[in-house]
Amino acid sequence: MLKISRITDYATVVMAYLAQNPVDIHNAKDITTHTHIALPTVSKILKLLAKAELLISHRGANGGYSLAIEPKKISIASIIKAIEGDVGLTECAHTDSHCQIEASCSIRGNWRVISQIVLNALEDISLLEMVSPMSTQSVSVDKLKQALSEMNTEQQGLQDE
Amino acid sequence: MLKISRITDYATVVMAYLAQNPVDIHNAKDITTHTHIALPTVSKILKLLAKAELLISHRGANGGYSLAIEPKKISIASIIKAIEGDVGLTECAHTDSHCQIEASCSIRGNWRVISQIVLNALEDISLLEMVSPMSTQSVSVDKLKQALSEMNTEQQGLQDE
DNA sequence: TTTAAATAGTACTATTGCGGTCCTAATTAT
DNA sequence: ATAATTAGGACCGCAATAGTACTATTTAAA
Repeated sequence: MLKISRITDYATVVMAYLAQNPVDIHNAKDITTHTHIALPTVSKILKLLAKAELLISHRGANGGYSLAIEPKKISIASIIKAIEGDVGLTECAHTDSHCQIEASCSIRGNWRVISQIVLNALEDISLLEMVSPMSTQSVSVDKLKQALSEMNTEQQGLQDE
Repeated sequence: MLKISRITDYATVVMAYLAQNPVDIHNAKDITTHTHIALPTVSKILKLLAKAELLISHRGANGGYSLAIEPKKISIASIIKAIEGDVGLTECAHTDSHCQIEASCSIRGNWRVISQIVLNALEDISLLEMVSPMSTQSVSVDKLKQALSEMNTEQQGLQDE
């Protein structure tokens, strides 16, 4: 477990397909044919992606969807967020919801930090890298290192709350 | 979303509590009192953690559970694994199960890499760090960098499959 | 030796979430 | 006008999960 939802998984497949022709407009039927994901499901996913402004929708006849920005600038994290909303490993990591054990729970803040770390890893992977066979070198260690140190600074403030 | 399960979340709370007195034996009732997690749930969690050899169980009167190894050597990843089994972000990332779109899915391998990255981040955080107020410096960038480069080597082989 | 206090193991239920489908508008090219 | 699309919901059924309960086993202590 620790899974992303199936729909999110499919969303990355759809995005990957669109990224192959970043300029073209594809309608839902076309995408179904090429990805082998059921039409209603594809349709649902496309709506969510459009709402999150990762795709531009073209209504009416000859309509369809096209990428809103270049594949290089679309992170895996942004796709996950588009489908699943805000990401946090635990309930309290991303909302102010109060779980029952809250009072005695000493590790809230830490889960937030961990969620951030995971999220940063995901922010750091672009759709472009996802389409091309990913030799792990493309996940630049330097980029990750930088992202992490940036996060440290941010979190410093967070701890002070 | 992208959540660990509630039980897993609780498991970290339980482990964190035990880590406060790494030598002592605590029974389920005691842990319930201090964590405010329902007794049957605590009991269930403890059994799973013991099965995964993160805890040692002491049966009979005056029995209970104690940490099997020192908090420093227990990773968050190991706790998650104890409760949820093998971790992978997508279905195909950790099993050989065949999803319907497999044939046209070009991104299988990449999800595996990403899962690895997330897992590494989680392996790198110890229970000890979880108990102490976590300033993100404690998540050593160097350690992460090293873990990542080790992973690169492993994955190199994986890609060749 | 008996009793009480624990864990081990397993089975069960209820509920929530999610995947997936479908229907009715609104929009737009031809 | 018409046909092809997306927009936006509503809806259902299954599966996974949380949480509970029950019985057997083990062990300390009276």
